[in-house]
Amino acid sequence: MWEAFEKDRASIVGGALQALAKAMAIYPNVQLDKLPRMADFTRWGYAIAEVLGYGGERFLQAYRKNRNQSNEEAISSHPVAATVVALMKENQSWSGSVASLLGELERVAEQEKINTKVKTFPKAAHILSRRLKEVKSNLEDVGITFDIRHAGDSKKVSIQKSGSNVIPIRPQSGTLKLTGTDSIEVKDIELSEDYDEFEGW
DNA sequence: GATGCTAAGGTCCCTAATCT
DNA sequence: AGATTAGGGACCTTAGCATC
Repeated sequence: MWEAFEKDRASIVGGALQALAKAMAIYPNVQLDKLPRMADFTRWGYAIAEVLGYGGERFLQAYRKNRNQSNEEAISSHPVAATVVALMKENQSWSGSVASLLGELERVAEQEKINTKVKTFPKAAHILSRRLKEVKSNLEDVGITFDIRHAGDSKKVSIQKSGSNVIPIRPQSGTLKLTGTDSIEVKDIELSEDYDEFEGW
């Protein structure tokens, strides 16, 4: 394999540099309406996809799809995020102290059969606020925003749901289907996607 | 089995806001 | 001004895991 690689190495590196040079030329003209996090990466990805002939729009679609998948997995595997999502299925907004939120999340977790015995489920309010900050951006991506601020003698959490794009809680096991390979058993996710050159970006 | 590393939780102390 | 309350940050401890 390395022999074949060494044989083609010059062409591979040359091609990559040519693509990069072309992408650098059009990069200043790449203007996107809405830039997600990693905005610079998105612009470069768009420019490179354009010069490689795939089309920037196709890159954007694939990148968006991949980000959504990653986000859903992150939320599903995080007990606090999953419970907040479950809580906001019932409510358009929620507010109260961090301690009362912890109690509410324990109630919802029990209702939704989410395991609160795992180590990552907070047992104290200040641990909960840490956990919330960890998943703030993931929750924002599914339309849930929150704000923690001083109000009276306690910290008040205000959670808002925008739109109706709150994702469902995923099952605890499933099957990952890969094109061209046998299906493999995985934990926590179920994916079945058409092949796409940008998959995994 | 011993050792080292890493991540998470618990404890202590500090801060901010409110009450008396 | 001091006491009280709730939450955050820093530090320490502990459990789980990998490596030898």
